[in-house]
Amino acid sequence: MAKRVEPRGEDSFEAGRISTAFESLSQRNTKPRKVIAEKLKELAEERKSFTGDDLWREVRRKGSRIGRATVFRSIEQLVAMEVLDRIDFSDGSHRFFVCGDRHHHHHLACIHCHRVVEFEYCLPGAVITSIGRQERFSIEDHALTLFGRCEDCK
Amino acid sequence: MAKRVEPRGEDSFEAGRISTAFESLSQRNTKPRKVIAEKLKELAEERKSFTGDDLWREVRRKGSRIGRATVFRSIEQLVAMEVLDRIDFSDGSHRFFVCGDRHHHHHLACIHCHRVVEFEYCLPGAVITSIGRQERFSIEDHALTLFGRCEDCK
DNA sequence: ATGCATGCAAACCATTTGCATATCC
DNA sequence: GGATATGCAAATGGTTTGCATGCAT
Repeated sequence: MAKRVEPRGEDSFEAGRISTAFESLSQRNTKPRKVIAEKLKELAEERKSFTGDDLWREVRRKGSRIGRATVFRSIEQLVAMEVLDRIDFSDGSHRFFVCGDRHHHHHLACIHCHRVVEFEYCLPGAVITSIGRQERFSIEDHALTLFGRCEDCK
Repeated sequence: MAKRVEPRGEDSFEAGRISTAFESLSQRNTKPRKVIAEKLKELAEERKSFTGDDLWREVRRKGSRIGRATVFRSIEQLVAMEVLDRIDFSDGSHRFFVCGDRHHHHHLACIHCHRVVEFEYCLPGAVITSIGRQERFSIEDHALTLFGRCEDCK
């Protein structure tokens, strides 16, 4: 399993964003948060998604005596801030990943290595309103995810 | 919360399908399965989605001494047979519902009462292959769900 | 010093599993 | 009668909570 890294830009596309997110969470810049932010930067560059437990384990391996709760609490906050996004797989499992794109987008996930990439395409607005009208729903949100195999996993 | 029923056809669109599904599961036509099938028919007509526990409770209320495991085992089997489908909400919860449409389709769910309806629209094949090619993924599946409020819950 | 953030362990919740027993054909 | 399905209760897995303590500001 080649762990080929595909950096998203010259200097890791999200370099500042994650720590900035943590900063804006509060005025406290703690050691656990630094460690988590660092690990997330790595994962972002690899485009790897992870479970809460994955992240905890990885961060633990880095030495820190960080608790599970801290990791889960961080994830929750970062998801709320839209720094992390969550993807649901059809087998019922779900994972998180660093979401680089500030504007509306959807995801394409590798069912084998769990790499996640973003794409711009979205349903035509006319389609959405039309479906809503037909079913007499007011549409407020939507989710679109493609599943497949990435280059390395084909 | 008006529980207005919108039957999907003259004689409950899925009348036969659920029991047929159970029949084809095996040669055993047991009492618990009959009770579950009956409850599912009701839920199908109301287009209501439910959690595993919901279904267990409902079926229990009907008198039977049915166990949780039996209900969950039935759900698992019916999902595998595509009689039930599963929908993931953005808050991380998920529910099941009787899926009436045999051919490819997607779902529109009410975020308030959890009613689920199906619609035919799907992404143009060209779009899917184009995204796949661009990201170098081979696309195998996709999920599209719209969220909103149904007529009664607006 | 003050209070937010943390670690730990226990609690939680939905679901799954093991197993002896009941039930269908 | 024999296999399959069931009920129960215990186990599980992933996540959350309570709380005393630690650490950043």
